[in-house]
Amino acid sequence: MKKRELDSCPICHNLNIDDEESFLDDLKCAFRYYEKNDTIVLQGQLCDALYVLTIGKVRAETVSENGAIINVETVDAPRPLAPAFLFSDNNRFPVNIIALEDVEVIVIPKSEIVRLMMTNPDFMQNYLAHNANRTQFLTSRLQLLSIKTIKGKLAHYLLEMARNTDQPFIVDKNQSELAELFSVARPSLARSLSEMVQDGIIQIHRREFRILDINKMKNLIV
Amino acid sequence: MKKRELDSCPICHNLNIDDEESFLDDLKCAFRYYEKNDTIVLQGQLCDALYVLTIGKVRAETVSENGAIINVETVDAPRPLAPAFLFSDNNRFPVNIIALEDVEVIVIPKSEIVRLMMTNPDFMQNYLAHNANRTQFLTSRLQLLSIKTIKGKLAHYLLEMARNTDQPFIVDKNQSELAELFSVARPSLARSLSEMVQDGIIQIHRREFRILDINKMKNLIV
DNA sequence: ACGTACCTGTAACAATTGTTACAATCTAAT
DNA sequence: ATTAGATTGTAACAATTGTTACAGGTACGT
Repeated sequence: MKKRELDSCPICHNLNIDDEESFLDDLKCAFRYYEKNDTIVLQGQLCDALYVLTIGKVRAETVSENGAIINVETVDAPRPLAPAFLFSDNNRFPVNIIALEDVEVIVIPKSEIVRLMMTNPDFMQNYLAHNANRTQFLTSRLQLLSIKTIKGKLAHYLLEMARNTDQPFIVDKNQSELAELFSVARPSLARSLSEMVQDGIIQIHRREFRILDINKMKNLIV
Repeated sequence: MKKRELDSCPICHNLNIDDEESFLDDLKCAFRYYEKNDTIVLQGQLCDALYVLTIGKVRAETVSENGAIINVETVDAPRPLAPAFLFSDNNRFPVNIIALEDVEVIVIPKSEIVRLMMTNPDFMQNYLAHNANRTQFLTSRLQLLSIKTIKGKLAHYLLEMARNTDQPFIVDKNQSELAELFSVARPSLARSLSEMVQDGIIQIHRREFRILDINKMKNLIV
């Protein structure tokens, strides 16, 4: 593994220099290469090694029991794939992972990961931090989805983006992306937005938003 | 810390006996006791130590910006409280934690946790496994909530409970609890259930369910 | 057996969201 | 500048879900 790749990986960056040589020397790992549309991991497959996506882009999809694709997520290198599942009691991949372009994956056996953690505190904390951040992401996503109305979701989302100021701010998603994030239909989202504008709660110009009435906004979150 | 408490804690059980003495001897930790309705942790509070709930029961609640309580979860001892957030970049508690009865909490500084992990592989793997299981739980919860229709959620849930058999099975939640899990209103859930019965997809007698048409069931999950 | 509290079934109506379709506007490449 | 493609606004109507209310069923303690 080259140093460049090492540094760019979220669980391998900022490691103590002294450790880095021994870190690299003995690491047992396999390099795998895939082409577009290759299947890298099959849903349900045993997960006994860490898959680190170092080059390229993949799609992670959940397939329901009748074959319909429920959930899709695109993952860009560099990132570990499903690092939490390596240590879970039910250690099987929850998704299919498919190459969207030419891809390099480094496969590191679980035993090696454990060894690295035991010998390198920085690596261990990186790993923990990465999983922790993932948990936080999932928690906030769950909180968003458990708000029942579209306006409630918008209020929650926009208040976070605005950070308690009444200054205008730019939202980095278009309506379609927002609708997907909220798991609602795009025209419904547009309707809710225009109703909030009519009610004098917000102002919108393209992707620039401004909160006019913070209290009404907060009351939308039930 | 007594051995009994140690064993019952999900991140401390099954530790190597040899290590156990040294594990206990040097552990710097504080015991804290709370009465009913005491606040143990305030949302937003810095999280630089692991809080292990060893005795009692607590409520974890998310409070929205207008003061309304959005999300509630009850946690029984023994369990660590928000163990993932100890290592996250934004290491603040995401919830208020309030004692529901007399409670004992052991507070272990982050540095101690790191030391334990570095010296005790079993402890480290327990910790990782616990966080991983939590991630899995959140992932499946998220998957459930992102299904848009009540019947779809029911199908997903019931198919998992039935485990691909056509044998009757008991659901361990009543309709109100199911409705809360799905984040829908109870009468709406009842209506969906009775429509599924009318359509010959399932049979219900109290909490005993039976799947009559697996294919129709699977097609409900979009 | 009786009453109480809880759970379930159901109905009428309101509110919200989805669907589909199309026009208007913006963006970026030629 | 022009055009193709993406994004946004909007409308009519369908479908789903929420709300409220009440009746009947069940479990449980007295």
